[in-house]
Amino acid sequence: MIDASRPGPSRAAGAASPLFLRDAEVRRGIELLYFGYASMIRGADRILAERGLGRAHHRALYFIARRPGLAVSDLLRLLAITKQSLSRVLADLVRHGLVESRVGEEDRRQRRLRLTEEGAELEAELFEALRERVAGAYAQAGQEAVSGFWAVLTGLIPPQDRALVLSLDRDPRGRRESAGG
Amino acid sequence: MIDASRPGPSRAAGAASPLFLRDAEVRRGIELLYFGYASMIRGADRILAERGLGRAHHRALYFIARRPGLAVSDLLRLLAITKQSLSRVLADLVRHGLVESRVGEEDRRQRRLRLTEEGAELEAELFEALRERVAGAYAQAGQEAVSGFWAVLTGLIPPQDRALVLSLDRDPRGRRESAGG
DNA sequence: CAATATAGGTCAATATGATTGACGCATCTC
DNA sequence: GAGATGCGTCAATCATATTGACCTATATTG
Repeated sequence: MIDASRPGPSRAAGAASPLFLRDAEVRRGIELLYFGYASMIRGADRILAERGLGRAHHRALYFIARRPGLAVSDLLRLLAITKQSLSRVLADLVRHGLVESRVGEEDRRQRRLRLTEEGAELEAELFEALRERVAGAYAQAGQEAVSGFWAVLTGLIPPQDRALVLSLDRDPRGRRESAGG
Repeated sequence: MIDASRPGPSRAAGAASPLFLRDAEVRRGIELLYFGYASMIRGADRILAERGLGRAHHRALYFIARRPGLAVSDLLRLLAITKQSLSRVLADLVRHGLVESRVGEEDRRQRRLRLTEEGAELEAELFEALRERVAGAYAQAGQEAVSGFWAVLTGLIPPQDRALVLSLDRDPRGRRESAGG
């Protein structure tokens, strides 16, 4: 009977692969990722519930805060959901006065999204809930561990998607919204 | 106006906190965790969709594979969902012939869960999809990075939940189901 | 200018995964 | 026997997502 510690298909049991590639280590990674992610966002969930919002709203708020002035299509790419799903979420956020959309100056088909002052306040509160946990874990684990943490996670993202994720880190003031224009 | 690179509330801008605790580093962690987790499970989602199953079914299968013979209440604790939600998922899995539940030998109120042969095959296929990605990321990042990855994620989990997660690693053959009995 | 492509919004119908709170039954423990 | 526990189930509801078609406004290209 197959059990959880079986060798994977197409791999011999005690083969040459390093210790940290064995099933037990892989399962450990899967589980820590699952529970770690869930733990990280638990606090934010509580804040959202008070306002009648959900995780979908949080994700949109987060990325709009991160890249002010981004277009709807950018957000669709980041969230990897359908237009219809996003559309409801954005409508909620606009109705709550947390997000506003302006016609793009260069391309008037686009709707550039940004947080209102109230939206920025909520996003800050949500971010603070995540920051507490993440900064705590960083401090506990140490800087070198953090580098390893980033390295493994980056490796999990397929190369063709990596640029999109890493691009969030560049140009953090969303200069594009006012640059050339 | 508040933007994404603002200093957090109650912290001075260029204060003494180490570089890796700044907002930029925290945001990087949040984003890598989000996209890394999503990337990891994407492959499994495809396999599940072929069978008309969803992520909820996968999570249940995973933990049943990991701790064969676990009770419904154990699974509830791990998944942190309500009895009603789990009950539908488990009913689906039993109906598909992937999971079977037997009355507990020691405590006949319990239902001990285990995978059928077909369930074990599906779980192995799903695990393989995750394993590929995780082992690839481990290999790319190196053993030391993997330790850091674990350390940070462990730190994200609140101490009172940590034991539960780490307990998955012990007694991996699910000995309890046949030991003493 | 005409044709086509793109950005975005919206329609209707549907699926999945989750919730709350109550209730019943079998079984275990005291 | 009383009470606690493990489990299953009821009904109603919510949040998040899907597909595919269709529309408008605007941009691009021949």
